[in-house]
Amino acid sequence: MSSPKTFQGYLQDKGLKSTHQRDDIVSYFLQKSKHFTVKELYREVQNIDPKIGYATVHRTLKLLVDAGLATECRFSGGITRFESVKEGEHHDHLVCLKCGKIIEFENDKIEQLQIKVAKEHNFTLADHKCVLYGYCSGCRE
Amino acid sequence: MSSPKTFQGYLQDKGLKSTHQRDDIVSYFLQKSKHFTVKELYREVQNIDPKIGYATVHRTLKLLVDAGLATECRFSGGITRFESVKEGEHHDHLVCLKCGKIIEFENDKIEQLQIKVAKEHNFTLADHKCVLYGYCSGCRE
DNA sequence: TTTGATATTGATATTCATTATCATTTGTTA
DNA sequence: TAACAAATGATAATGAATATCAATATCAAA
Repeated sequence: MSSPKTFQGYLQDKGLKSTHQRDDIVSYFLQKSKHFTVKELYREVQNIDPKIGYATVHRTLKLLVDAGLATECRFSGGITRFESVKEGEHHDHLVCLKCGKIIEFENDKIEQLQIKVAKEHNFTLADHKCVLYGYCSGCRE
Repeated sequence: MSSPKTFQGYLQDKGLKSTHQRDDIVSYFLQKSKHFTVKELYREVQNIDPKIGYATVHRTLKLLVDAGLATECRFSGGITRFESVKEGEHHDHLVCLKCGKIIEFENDKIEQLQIKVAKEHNFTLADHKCVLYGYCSGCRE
């Protein structure tokens, strides 16, 4: 819930331990800027250390979310994807319904309007997700 | 995928059959304007006809989506909710993270900006979902 | 260092929503 | 009404997310 800058800082704040599994998973995840499913990250991390278990990958991703270093995205099909978050940054997504391509976009005007809408309904805004579904130039019929 | 005005019309267009189960489920669903999970609708429809099965409720909701008379919403927790759609109308949602209250809102400016964003990225927009998470006036700490 | 309390790991089991299967029943058309 | 195709409902299968638990690793304090 807090937002320290590093995963190590988060572990310390929470009294959690630093392990080589966590280090491997986190550094690989943060280095690649991809929208990982647990399974995808698990498979790729296997190349670094084949002994790392699926559950550990899943748990570590949850820790990253709690640390404010990742967010969960559910675009369609009920599969959760995790993406890394840069300090103070927010973006939304365009998703191609055919090829699955994911494009990130930022739009301050939309953000401002969302804040306004929340205010009008007497809501304290905590988070917001905006997903546009469509067809990319390559997949258009 | 097409958008006829009635469920009966949809069934005819698709060569599907009209059954009393479908009638019961659809008329109950459309009459209540709620964000139903399959389980919730199943339980409530049991009061009308206890013989209706879970699978039929699920299948009928999927038909309603295909008919353009309902949409699926996934707010959090991986549970799919279905809500009825009025002709030519679109709205987005404000969700309270504490009590789960769901408020619908419409904002043309946001819609217009979304269309613009899609165009800028050379996307043909098919659908869009915007969810604001926060705390309603009653749940604010 | 070594110890000991405590957290973590990894294999596996469990949960739960969604979807598929299939024998039986029902609706529709000729 | 008969014949065929589709729908139903019970149940099984699927698959992602989470829980369990014995074995192991981490880290602060002695």
